[in-house]
Amino acid sequence: MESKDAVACLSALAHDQRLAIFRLLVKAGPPGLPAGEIADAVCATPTSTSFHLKELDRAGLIHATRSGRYIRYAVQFDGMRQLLTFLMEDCCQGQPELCGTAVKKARALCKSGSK
Amino acid sequence: MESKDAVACLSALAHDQRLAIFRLLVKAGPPGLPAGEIADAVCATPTSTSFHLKELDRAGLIHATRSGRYIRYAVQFDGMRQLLTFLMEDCCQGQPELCGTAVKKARALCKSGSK
DNA sequence: TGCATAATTCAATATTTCTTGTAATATCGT
DNA sequence: ACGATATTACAAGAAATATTGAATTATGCA
Repeated sequence: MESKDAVACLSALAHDQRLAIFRLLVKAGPPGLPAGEIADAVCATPTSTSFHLKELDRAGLIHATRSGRYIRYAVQFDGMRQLLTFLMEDCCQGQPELCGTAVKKARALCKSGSK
Repeated sequence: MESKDAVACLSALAHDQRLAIFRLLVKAGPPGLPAGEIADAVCATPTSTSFHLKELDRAGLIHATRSGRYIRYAVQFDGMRQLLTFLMEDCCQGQPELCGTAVKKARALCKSGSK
């Protein structure tokens, strides 16, 4: 991942409503959710939700698939993985001991599967 | 960390020059670098660099300390740790198997202490 | 004190991003 | 084919961010 891709991802996540959408989709998992349900969940208009979904999609953090009349959105885990890896790379560069806590903690969270 | 704090961090990092500054400071480690050197390194004017440094500072990702005539900036590792933890929380929520790869990979990078 | 250096603050402009409402497209059920 | 639903696309105005240059503050040194 290059700097400009990372900036695109970070910009996409750097918005209250989009971060909420993203977290919602992470919780929803692979099957994702239709745009309408997402709009309801974050209390936003269809137009505005559609705009934000497109932003997240452009950044490669989510993807859309049509299912009948609905368009379902789901997290693109690979995009997120790349972003985290990019940030971790920076974090650890040269002095792993400094970020050790962060990574260990994150890993613990992951294993327990909850917050 | 709350959503608004995460948005502040993500916004701060979501800018080419600021991301470059941040990475530079991560490499520089705890002693950090004076604002002037940072400006030179990213080829930016003092004014613009100062503006961006303030943004990163406000988000809690770096901090400033005066050292004589110079003002040194260094990464605030705790701020970064909180952001990563916040993102990981989301990532793992309910289905640890999905982000396992990301975390394992990040950890490997960390252990080897290189890119 | 007075001058030079390091960095910030301020104010105006330019640029980007967000929001809102309206119109358009696609699909389903009858 | 027609009407209803789900969603996106477009356009205009509003709001937030970024850039620039000039002025200001703080420090060190002679």
